[in-house]
Amino acid sequence: MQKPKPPSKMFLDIVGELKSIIKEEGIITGGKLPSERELAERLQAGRSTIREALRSLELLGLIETRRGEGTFLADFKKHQLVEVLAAFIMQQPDSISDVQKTRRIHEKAAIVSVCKDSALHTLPVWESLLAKIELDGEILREDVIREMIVATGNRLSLKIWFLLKQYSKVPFDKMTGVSEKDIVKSLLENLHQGTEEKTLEAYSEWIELVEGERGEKEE
Amino acid sequence: MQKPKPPSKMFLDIVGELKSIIKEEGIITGGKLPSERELAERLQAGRSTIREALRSLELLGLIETRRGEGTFLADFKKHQLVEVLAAFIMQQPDSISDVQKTRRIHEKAAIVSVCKDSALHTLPVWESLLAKIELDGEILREDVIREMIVATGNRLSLKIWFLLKQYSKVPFDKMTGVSEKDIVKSLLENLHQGTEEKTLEAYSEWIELVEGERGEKEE
DNA sequence: AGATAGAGGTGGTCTGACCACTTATACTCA
DNA sequence: TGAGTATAAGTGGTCAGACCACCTCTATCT
Repeated sequence: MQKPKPPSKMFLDIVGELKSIIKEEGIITGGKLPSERELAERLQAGRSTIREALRSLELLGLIETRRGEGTFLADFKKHQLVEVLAAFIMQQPDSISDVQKTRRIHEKAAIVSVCKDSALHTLPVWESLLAKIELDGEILREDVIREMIVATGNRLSLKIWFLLKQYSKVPFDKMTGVSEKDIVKSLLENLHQGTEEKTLEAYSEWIELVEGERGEKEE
Repeated sequence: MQKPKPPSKMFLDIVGELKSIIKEEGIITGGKLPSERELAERLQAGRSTIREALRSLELLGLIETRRGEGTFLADFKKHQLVEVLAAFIMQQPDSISDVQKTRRIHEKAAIVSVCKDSALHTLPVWESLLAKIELDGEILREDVIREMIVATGNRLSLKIWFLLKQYSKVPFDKMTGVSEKDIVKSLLENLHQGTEEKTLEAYSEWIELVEGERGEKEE
């Protein structure tokens, strides 16, 4: 019962193989991958198939290709996929809400984590943010959240959050009215004090405000 | 100063073109896209180039291809990109502890979510699990957690958790002693009652037990 | 009418061939 | 000798054609 070609998705196998090669050869960020022709021979596949796998990874922003030079393991900063996804996906309400919920899971967890650790909630960064709001208000919504997750030291959570943030085209730009500033100020003050309950309260208020803000013009 | 081929990323243009075609032709979820050969002719490109763009979109879970039938616009429920991203993100072993922490973030969030919704914590599945433990005890640790996340209905969180579970080589096998069974029983009972505090308490106990179990032989 | 064999369309893959570009090498000439 | 320049090799980018395996529909045969 030998099946020469059981499923169809061979290029997915290639993606897996590539992962192995990267791991085995210890290719680091910015390092060079074997050439397409070499990969084709090594993996017993045509160059087209190799390329299909590579293009996928490129769109994900995982690799970077430079003509005449080669293929390189990229840093997760370009995230080209976000644009494409945003363009394609924004019609699926189910998924969108999942993305938002999941994002908030990470945000709330960060708040709790910071509040529970006195070494974290006494960080000077909160006062610094507070001061900026008081002065010119030139501060982005995502800055506040990001700093909280950064403070937890969980880089994986930060990465996931970063991805989710970009998916959910939430208005992560500058803060709008006075009421929002007050809420964020309350959030930061309570965070600084480590009063978990009130911080989460302020966070919930904030979420409702931002969500309501965009809910009026859409749908 | 005419540049016949200014950039290199032609397949990215194809991705954009595809978006336009989908929009203009009003192709809905599950609908059929033009064949590769037709697209090649229409977009003045080789079939290989078309395929590279299509494979990218397939990896993102945006389209679905079926041999002998055609290419179809998929719904955004697969989240295939998560697997690939995770596989590569994990490549950089930030630290196992990050993975564990993040996994627990999702688990705790699920507990809270279930407890806060009476329609969720009154689900019969909790009693069912409880009964199984009482009888033969042939129940996996991950079953309990998984059911909780499933109950929340957040499929993205479930997917992420599943990935994290695989990476954090935690003993997710059968439960060990009597004490563990008691803890899980307490967890399920409180979950069923919707008593958030006590459920989280039981969860923390559980975590400590399991962590301590493996902490003796490692590090 | 039903079952069957065929043709056509589709994605999956491979091969070979160019092109454009980068890099490294070897060569030439002052 | 040294600097500059031609050349070659290697790389990704693209295309064309050819098979294969699979699905569907149709026309034919019983």
